[in-house]
Amino acid sequence: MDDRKLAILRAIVTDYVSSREPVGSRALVERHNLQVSPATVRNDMAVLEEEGYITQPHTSAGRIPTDKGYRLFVDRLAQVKPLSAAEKRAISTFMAGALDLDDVVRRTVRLLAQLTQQVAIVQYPVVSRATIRHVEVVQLSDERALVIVVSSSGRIEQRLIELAGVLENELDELRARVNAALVGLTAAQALDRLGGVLDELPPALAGPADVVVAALLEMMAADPSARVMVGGVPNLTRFGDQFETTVKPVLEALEEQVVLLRLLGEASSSVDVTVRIGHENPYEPLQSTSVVAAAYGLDADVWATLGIVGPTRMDYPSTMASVRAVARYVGRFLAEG
Amino acid sequence: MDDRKLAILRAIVTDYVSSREPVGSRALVERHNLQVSPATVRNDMAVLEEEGYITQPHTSAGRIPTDKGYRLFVDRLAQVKPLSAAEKRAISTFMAGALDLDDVVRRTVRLLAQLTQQVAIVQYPVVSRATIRHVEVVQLSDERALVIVVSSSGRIEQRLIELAGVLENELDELRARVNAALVGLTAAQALDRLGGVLDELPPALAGPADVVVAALLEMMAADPSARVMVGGVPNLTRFGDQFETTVKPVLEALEEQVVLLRLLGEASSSVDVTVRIGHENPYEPLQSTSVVAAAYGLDADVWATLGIVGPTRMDYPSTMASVRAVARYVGRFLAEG
DNA sequence: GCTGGCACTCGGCACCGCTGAGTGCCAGCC
DNA sequence: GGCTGGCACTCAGCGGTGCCGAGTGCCAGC
Repeated sequence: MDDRKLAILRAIVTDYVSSREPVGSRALVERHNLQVSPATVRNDMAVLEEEGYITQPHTSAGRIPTDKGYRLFVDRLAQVKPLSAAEKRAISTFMAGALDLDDVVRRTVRLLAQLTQQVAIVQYPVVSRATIRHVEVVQLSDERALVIVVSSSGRIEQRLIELAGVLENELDELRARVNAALVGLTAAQALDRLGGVLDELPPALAGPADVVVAALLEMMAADPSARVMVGGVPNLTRFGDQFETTVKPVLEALEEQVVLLRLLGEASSSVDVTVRIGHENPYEPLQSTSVVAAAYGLDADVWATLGIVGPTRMDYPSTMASVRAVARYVGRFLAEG
Repeated sequence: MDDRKLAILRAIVTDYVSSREPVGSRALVERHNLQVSPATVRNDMAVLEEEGYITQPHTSAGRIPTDKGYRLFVDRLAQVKPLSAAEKRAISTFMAGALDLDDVVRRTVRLLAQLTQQVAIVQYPVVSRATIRHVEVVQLSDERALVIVVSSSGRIEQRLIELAGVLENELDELRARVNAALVGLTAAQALDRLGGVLDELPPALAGPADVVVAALLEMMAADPSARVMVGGVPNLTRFGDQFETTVKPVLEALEEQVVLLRLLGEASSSVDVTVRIGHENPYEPLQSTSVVAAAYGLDADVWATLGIVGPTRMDYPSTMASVRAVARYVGRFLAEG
């Protein structure tokens, strides 16, 4: 692939992203000093089109990038755009004063949506090495109780259970024993250990313990990061006109936690920013969108993933820079507190 | 106001809601057997227009209801539509198997959105008579701890605090004292009591206790119902075309918890369903929408509010029926468990 | 007070032709 | 061989025109 053709492709992508209109050969040579005539550019464009990087919406219109074109742009042509001072400031002031884990996630979503002007998705963080700090069983009414697990990362899991006719002191003992057995373990270790706890209990406690342990097993087995928060939905306006065809499927996808988790999940393996463009996306209704995601955490210890969803026609360099910056900052923020 | 004119207004509203198109005099006499000629209907329509109940988008078009017209319809003309058997079944199966309070709210939002085909908003329930069941302080790292309050309604409040250099047994004592002082009290009572707790503590605990009590004060004072969950956003497609002008402001409003709380809050005084139509709405960007809301709870004990937002052109009778039914059901469900 | 008849209005639609942006191709030049 | 200017061609978009039909207001008559 010719240097000049690459330069032309880059110019087409940047122009189209900023103008939202197909770009023609003349506009191209005028706005970027390509040092060749429009005719030459046309020849190159014909080749680029043949190879599938750009396409014409209709004859007598300029060219727009295809998904393949954006892919090449992202992989080889995009120049890293450093964040502006204002953006850096925004990041640090935005997160200051977070009240709890929920609040951190909420602020992160807002921040990301504001920086990128896209729809932001943030997965709740989970520290796989986090250990259980405390297990609490609270009787709410004659029939119901609440099992609560607090982990060293500050995460709280709760589960409502049916628990009838248990004496106060029995509950105290059960609580003490469960705590003694589980505190300091990771979720995975606790999962192994829980069976043993049941065997060691005095028979009087067997009934209630069964229920409590069953709830704990469920809680330990459930992936605690299997939740996401979404924000910046009004930014979907950037998709332009076709509401019914383009925006509706996106809105529907955004309500499906499972879909969003899969979307982010695929990015979480890589430490750096991952970009999925249009059809590269495994989820069909989102194939007219691009997803930019990044894992966050401290060094090799990945906690979760965050990212944005937007039109394929987006400013990849700055979006990628923002996502990367927010991911890094949140990782550090959560580590330091 | 004439009986026939009322019948005509009712016919206009129902036809317009189902067809989305201005309705003319001829269509009116054909579809509803009004026993008069189109000319007569036209005369009545002219009067209705003069009085502000209906309007013409342009000359030579049919009439559409104004906000005032919808208001009259809702107040005097709407016949209560009983829920279908399928809808009733949906309500009870939807809620079965809820795991915790969050899950109840999540399911309620889904249910409401599905039944009404509108955007659903549900405020987290709060039982003012709920009492504190347990207070927990968990040290997460050398510098940070988590204060957790569990209430008898199953609600959990958490707060991250800075807490350095506290010994394990000091924390145990602090925890015990706080629990002894607060368990069994309502949030309001706890607020009064907290000052006293501080005074009774041994001086060694004063430092950490200050921080913990400050967090508790904040948590007790904060309105725990000041959170809402939103769902069914894809139903905004029902607004029809004008995306930029109509849908965007709604999307923006939906991200503002404060706005939503105010929106629901105004309905919470009344026990029955409240309807705000178009300009009746205090929040300007939502003045092209209608809000149908209802408080939920057990009898006189109101816990919170839920409702839907949709275009003024909505099927009020069935929407109101659905909102009322869901509110009643959720109230009972939460009471019984 | 209701009704049929009639003139009037006007949005929507199809049709038309023009314009201009943009292309592909080709012959000629460096 | 690659670049360039020139030229014919295509076609979306736009404004203008004319027609159709839905719907209205008004009026005279029952």
